[in-house]
Amino acid sequence: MAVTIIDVAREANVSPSTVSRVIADSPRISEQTKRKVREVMERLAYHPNFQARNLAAKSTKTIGVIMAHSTSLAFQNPFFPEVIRGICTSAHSSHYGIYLSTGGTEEEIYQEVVSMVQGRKVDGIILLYSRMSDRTMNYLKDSGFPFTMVGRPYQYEDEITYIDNDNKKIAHEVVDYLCSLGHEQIAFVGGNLDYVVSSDRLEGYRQALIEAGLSYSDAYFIHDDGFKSKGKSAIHDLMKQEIPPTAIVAHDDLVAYEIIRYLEELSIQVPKDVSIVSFNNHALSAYVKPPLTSVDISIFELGFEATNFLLEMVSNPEAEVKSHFVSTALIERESCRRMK
Amino acid sequence: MAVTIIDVAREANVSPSTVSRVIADSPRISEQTKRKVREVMERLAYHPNFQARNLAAKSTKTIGVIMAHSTSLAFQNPFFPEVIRGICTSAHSSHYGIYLSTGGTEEEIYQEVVSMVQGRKVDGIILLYSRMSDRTMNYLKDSGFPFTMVGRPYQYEDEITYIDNDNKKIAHEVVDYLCSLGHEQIAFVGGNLDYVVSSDRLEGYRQALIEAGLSYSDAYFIHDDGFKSKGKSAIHDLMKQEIPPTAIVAHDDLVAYEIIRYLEELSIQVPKDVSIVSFNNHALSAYVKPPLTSVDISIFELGFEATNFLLEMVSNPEAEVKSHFVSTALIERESCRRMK
DNA sequence: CTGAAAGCGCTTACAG
DNA sequence: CTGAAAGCGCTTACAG
Repeated sequence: MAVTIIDVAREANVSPSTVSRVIADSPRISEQTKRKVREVMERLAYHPNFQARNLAAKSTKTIGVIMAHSTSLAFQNPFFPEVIRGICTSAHSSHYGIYLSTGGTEEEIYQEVVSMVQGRKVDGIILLYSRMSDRTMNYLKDSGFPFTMVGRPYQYEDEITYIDNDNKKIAHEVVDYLCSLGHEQIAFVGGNLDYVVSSDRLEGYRQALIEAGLSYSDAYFIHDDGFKSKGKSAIHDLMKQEIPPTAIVAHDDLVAYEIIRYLEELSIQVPKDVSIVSFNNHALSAYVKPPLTSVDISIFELGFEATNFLLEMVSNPEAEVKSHFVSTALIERESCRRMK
Repeated sequence: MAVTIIDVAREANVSPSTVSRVIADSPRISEQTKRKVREVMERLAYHPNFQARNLAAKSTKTIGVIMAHSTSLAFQNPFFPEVIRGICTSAHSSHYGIYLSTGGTEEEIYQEVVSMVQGRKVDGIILLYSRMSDRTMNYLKDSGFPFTMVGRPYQYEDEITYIDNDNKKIAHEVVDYLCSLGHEQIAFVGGNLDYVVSSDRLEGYRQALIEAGLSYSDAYFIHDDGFKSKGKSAIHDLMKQEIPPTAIVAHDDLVAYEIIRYLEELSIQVPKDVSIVSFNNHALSAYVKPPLTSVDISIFELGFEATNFLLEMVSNPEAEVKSHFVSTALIERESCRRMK
């Protein structure tokens, strides 16, 4: 059996309570006793048992990280490693651990979250996505359990602490950028509208068009479903219209790459014939041909700040609800050209 | 306070022991009692407390997943989400959870692993990497704690259960492929040789050259360090030799993309002037220009099988050491050409 | 088939 | 500054 607090206590000639206090570095224990106990802990290679400590202290020092279900965005792309890195960095510096959801379906994830909070498996939860109407989020909100979202919640925006990019604004800026280059026919290839990030970007695109005196047209919008199932013909149809777009905004760099390939098959060149901008600025976007103009969304920050917020809530249940938009930057490369 | 087993027992007019047995679905409890107790659990929305259960049962039903430290390969690229997906799939179906390492440095990771095993935080551990000489691995091996590696261990190969691709073999095959296209000057841009995956691939490349009657030359090898710090000039030097290579094997698709860009700057075209093959077959490799010929390494399987192996070891400590090479496939696209 | 009791390894009022 | 004792919420021999 592993060495316990009792073994240490006996060996150090103190009580278990004292050993416990030394572990917690309580100020009520003399330096001398601490030294003695620590020496024994070292010698016996004592390590506190987490389960016992958590049970007694009613805290787990771990946070639950919930991924969107596997068929969705989060998994395919480089977003995930980078948020995780942000989360780990913050968690580690506060001596918290990370428990990852494993469920593949929405229902499995919901069940996992319920058992995490009811079973006190974690002290708080980070939702790595934000969807239109999400049972898991609603449960969390109603439970009063500390949680934080990476992504603006669709409802209850001022009751939930979250971190996000200002997606409406950056989509707006992207359109403005294209306008400033002289584009007037601007299409949008969107993501899954079930996710708030996608609908926000679409909304920003729409507003920008209107404010620029251009009008929004369904003919210039390809949604996620359509693109996934028949991307090639969708792009084909888009470009074969009477007045084809001269610029395309893509929801994500991965989508942009795919579009570029389809355009090539149609002998349409980027940026000569059509410009393209997208979001997320993947590591590869600089290497691809043409190097992609894309909005960097500070993924690391998103994870890092979401964790900081959560940890605040955990340590102070009275903490007020807050939210923060992480800064972004349009990285100009070579996929857009100026219309003369 | 949350509802406990005691509340359920009282409400159902049975003893706590009985409730506990119903939770475990013990065959020694009558169906009738089970029904009654379950009805009460449902009604009171009872959820077992993990910490208490784990402490009493001496098992955590969670596995620790240890990532390589952040500055290394694992994080940058799409490998990570995909192994995790494999791990989650296996773990979830066995009702295991996942605890992720958060440490950034080698030392932090080592400390985490020690406290995970000594503190009984997890039932088993998966190491997501394999390095030349790794304190963490040595500790795990000596501790007798169940663990599994994604990657062939450098030492103690027949004492450690692991999953990997047959990296020597696939590198060999890639060279054979290039030879079959008529190439005789084949260069290699490798990964960090501290990782076994990189040294295995280099070794396979070397052997294949020798077996093909070509000779290995340092002038055709660029290692990780050199490529990271001055990739551009390294590629420049490589191609400006008296007899430049007609083909390049790259350690990873991301590296291949970068090489292609440097070649372009030198006005060297792929595959017209030089062919390129790489490993890992990222999602993007089909979209890039030129579409990349790459070896698919079944990342999902790697994670999935590593977890299956681990779970076997956890449930049966007498299980014998095993290892398995997950199958791979050379995906031919358009980055290689036949020499006439 | 079911229950009373001990125990898992800690923490934390309470008392001194 | 330190200790004795109760308790965190379960599981599991042991007994019947």
